[in-house]
Amino acid sequence: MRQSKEAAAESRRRIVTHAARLFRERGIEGASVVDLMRAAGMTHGGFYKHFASKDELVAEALESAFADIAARFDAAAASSTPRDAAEAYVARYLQIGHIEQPGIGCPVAALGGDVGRAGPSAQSAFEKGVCSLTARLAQGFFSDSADGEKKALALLSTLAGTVMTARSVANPGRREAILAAGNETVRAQLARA
Amino acid sequence: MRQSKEAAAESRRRIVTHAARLFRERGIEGASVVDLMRAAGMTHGGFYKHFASKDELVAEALESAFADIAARFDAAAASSTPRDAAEAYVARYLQIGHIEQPGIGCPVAALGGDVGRAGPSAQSAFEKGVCSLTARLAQGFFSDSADGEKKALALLSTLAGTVMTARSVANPGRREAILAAGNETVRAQLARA
DNA sequence: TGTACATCAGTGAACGCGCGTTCACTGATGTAC
DNA sequence: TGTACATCAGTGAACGCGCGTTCACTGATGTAC
Repeated sequence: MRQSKEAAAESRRRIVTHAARLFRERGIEGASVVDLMRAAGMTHGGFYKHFASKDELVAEALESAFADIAARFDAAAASSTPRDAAEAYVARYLQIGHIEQPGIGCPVAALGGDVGRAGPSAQSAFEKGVCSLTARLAQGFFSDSADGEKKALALLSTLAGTVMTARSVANPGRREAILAAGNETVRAQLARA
Repeated sequence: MRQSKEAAAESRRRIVTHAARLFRERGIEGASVVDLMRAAGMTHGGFYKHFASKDELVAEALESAFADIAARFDAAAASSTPRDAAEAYVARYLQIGHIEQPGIGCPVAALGGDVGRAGPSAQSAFEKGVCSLTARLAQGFFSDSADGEKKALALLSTLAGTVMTARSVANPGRREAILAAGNETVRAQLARA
């Protein structure tokens, strides 16, 4: 049965949102079209009414994941300062909750490895997202530095590496040790600003 | 046709070695049993004469990848000093060649994300490998520090995060920027030692 | 040392299954008169 | 404003394909006498 334009657009948005979460939870190849459509409350046949291929959705879901982060970042910056927003972002990044909930966490930590082996459309969307994130970190922490973007890239690499490594081990104590160790590195990176 | 014990053992070793490379190049799910056996110069049917399942090979291939690194590390330490071996390891880690050749590079950077979603046998093997690597980094850089293991965990997280992030973007200039930025973080981490 | 036989590494066809994608169909929505 | 018809979002069966795994078979290796 045909849906109204509004309902169809809402369906599309729902697919992208759930894909952004499931890809981060299960990996790009670990979340199938059937899974994604079921999560969005539909059957798989309708998928190609909205997207030309799974690849197209992957790119859009990555954009959506980074856009969510940027929006929350900007909202926090607007209600306090860019610096406070960046501080809060980093503080949340290195908490155990982020390790345990990849679906609503950083796409770099969750999917950086996958995207390194993915197609050009996914890599392109990902690269834009990395830039949008580092731009905000640079503005928050290194706005008076000539190479603020570079420092922000280093900060993001440290953050993502810490969370990815913590997730790769099962032992809770070692996870905490990796998070604590990463936190010290990050503090030093910020102190140099 | 039956193979001699030595030939069979050699076949097994060949499968593990090629798996250790292909998993790092294509991801754990991206390298199929057919691919792995073909790379080892055999047909897929013989796989289960050597391994109970693909999972079993995954764990063994991860062990092998980390064992290779440990062996090269120890050889370098023996012919110079643990410190020089660790310095050389880090210097190689952050070169563009490492980005371009994941198959012979660090398993943490290549497969950390995959292992975070993998089964317990893979995670267990991976965790042992991470410990063997951080133990060597700690001995090389932080042998006089009480929390040398922690500092080494932070160092490994930074290294792996830098290489993973660099691989996730396609633009060569940005790759170099990420590597250069990561190098500065690492230098600061080592200077604090 | 030579012979007869059991073992088993490796082959290649076959298995069920889930994947991404296609397609005929349904029926409410949107449009033209 | 009411009616007839085209559109198209969503359904569910079906497609070919590659996956991990199984199995009957082959024939050289290893073993027992």
